[in-house]
Amino acid sequence: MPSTLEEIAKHAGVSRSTVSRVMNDHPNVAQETRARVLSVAERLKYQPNIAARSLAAGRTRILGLVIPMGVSALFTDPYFPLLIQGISSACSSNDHSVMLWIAEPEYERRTIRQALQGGMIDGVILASALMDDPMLEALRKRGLPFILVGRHPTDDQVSYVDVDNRSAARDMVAYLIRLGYERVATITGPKNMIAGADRLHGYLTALRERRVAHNADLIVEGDFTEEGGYVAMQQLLPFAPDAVFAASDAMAVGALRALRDAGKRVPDDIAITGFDDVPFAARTDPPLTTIRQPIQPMGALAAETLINMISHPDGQPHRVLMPTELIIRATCGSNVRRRKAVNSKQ
Amino acid sequence: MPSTLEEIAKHAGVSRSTVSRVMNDHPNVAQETRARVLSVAERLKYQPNIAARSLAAGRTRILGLVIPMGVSALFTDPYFPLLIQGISSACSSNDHSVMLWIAEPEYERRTIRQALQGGMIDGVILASALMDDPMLEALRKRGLPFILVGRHPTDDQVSYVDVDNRSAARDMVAYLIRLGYERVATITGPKNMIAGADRLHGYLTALRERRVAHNADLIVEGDFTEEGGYVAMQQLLPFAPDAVFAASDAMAVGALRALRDAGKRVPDDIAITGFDDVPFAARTDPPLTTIRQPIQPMGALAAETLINMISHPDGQPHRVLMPTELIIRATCGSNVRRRKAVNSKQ
DNA sequence: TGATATTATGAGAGCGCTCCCATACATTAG
DNA sequence: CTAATGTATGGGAGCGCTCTCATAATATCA
Repeated sequence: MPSTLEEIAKHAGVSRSTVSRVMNDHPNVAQETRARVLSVAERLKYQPNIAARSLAAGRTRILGLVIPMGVSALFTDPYFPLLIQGISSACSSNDHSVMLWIAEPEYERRTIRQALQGGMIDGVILASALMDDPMLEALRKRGLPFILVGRHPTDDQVSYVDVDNRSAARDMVAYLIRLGYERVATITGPKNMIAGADRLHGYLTALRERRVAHNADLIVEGDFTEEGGYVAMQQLLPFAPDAVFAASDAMAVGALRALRDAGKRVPDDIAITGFDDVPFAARTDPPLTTIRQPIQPMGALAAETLINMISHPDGQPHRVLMPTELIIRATCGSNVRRRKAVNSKQ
Repeated sequence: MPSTLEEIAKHAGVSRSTVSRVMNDHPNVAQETRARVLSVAERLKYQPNIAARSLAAGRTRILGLVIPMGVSALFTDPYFPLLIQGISSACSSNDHSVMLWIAEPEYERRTIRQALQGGMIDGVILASALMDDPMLEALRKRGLPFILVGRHPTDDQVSYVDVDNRSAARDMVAYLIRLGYERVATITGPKNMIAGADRLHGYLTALRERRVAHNADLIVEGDFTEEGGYVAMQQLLPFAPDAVFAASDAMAVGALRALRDAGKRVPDDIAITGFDDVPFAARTDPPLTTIRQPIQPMGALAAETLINMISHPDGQPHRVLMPTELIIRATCGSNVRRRKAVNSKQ
């Protein structure tokens, strides 16, 4: 059933080499020959055998996508599906395929190694690697092109695509301060994840720029989950923040729930903001002010960059931070009026 | 860097054939020879070249996972991540890899075709295909082994793994009736998805078995999303159901929101149940009674079954329905007391 | 003990493709 | 007009592996 180059060649009255040239868009083929070959190929439904092509060319046109699954919390929101969609669609456009590994610790050893070493893959996209991921070192040793989704904090030789978490967080907190909030707290992500660290950094920068004294009581570590946000909000409550910047929507939702349980009204008593703009953020009660990140484009860019690195291995690291968008909904009003009301009560 | 069979052979003082036998666990190799070859392979960090192996053996040990992306609604909940995790881990255990395609209509044509035809793949897992997916026909024509996640309603020659949606829905509705609810409504999934149809079927079966008259006003079609659930609940409200079986947790959450907006209390005024047991279901207000499905095991089973079909192509379709679990939380109480209270008021 | 089966190994032919090189012919330059 | 350059094609080696077949060595049986 699956026809070969040789067959096409015979039917078209040319050599295998010529057919190969046609299939690979080489320049030196006569117009007429090319047309004839193409029509035969079409007729016989020719599809090049990938394995043979890979073996001969030393390139598979397959990208590996590795998702370390220590962070199963991330599977709660649509981050990975969107990222995968972006990667997948960019690959398709560039005539590549995606191979997927959910890197549970045990498998990391066997199958992935095998695939990487076995030349099954031309490059790797490493999604949300932990800062000290051993896979990084393995990849570098192997000399395989790779790119991170999520920047690497220390190693400036590694390529990555990330969202500009610092700026985004800074803008959000600056926005809260501009609204008149004076005790802006934050629920951070886990310390060992760079996104969490960067968002905290942005929070601190905003405070500094606005000359607001920074208060350790108003910073509580969360874990990006709803439950974590709930607990963190409870810890925050005694310190009477008037606004809370949660480093993820999931945590913001948890905070909202804690507030409801504590009988606080949002945004009248306290403002809440999130990060991510997951679909559900538009339907919380009240709808959540948050930051939208271009997850899908980021995935696409990662794939495109990697493909580019594979074809032009100049060794230069590619590093990109993508911009975010502040989505204003209903979880924070102007605080000025409220403060007046509070004052007049006294 | 990447060593070859030939090298190992030279170092071990045997022929390429013998090394190949050792690497593939063929029986007829002397103990001592095997040990020697293995130690050399280990020392030189030998990894077989996948492309070469595939070309020669005509098998790639790669499974394709195709996810049709018309149903982007499904990307909202963690269904696919879990499914992928199950598939990926089963593949790893069986020394296979997973290639992923998000089948947006345009790509379906190009890359996937290429991969399937190009022999890049030994078999395909087709996740939540629509009933009339053209890919089905293409796969069959190509003679490539494949398996569906989600049963096929009409074609009994195709292999699939699914959850027993009918039984699960029937059990849930029977449970509601047993609790004393008398006007049990349902918010269904979209008609063209078999899971939706099956859950409706289960609902109807339960009514019939309990000899409850079936009322068309109490059946509203949703689309598996939160928003759809909200709208459907609003449509249901005038017909005064005392319990609602939503065919997905997302829709149940939407229904909950509609109820809150309408000033109804759950479960005092009305009971709500969902389907899926997404993580968030445990943290709705009140926590949602729902049905848990073994998504990850289902993915794993699909992969294992497919691998089995590839090695033993007997042509027999494999069909499995996996059991679900009723998770009782707080969105439906006993209705007996409530009815008494209502009656005494009159 | 000779015939037969079993086990251990090597030789070699591909799998279907890419890519380098050789060739043939057409074009241009000196 | 000869030499150099460019264009279109074919030939063939070889990518690293699997697998059949041949061969040699050893074990089994009447």
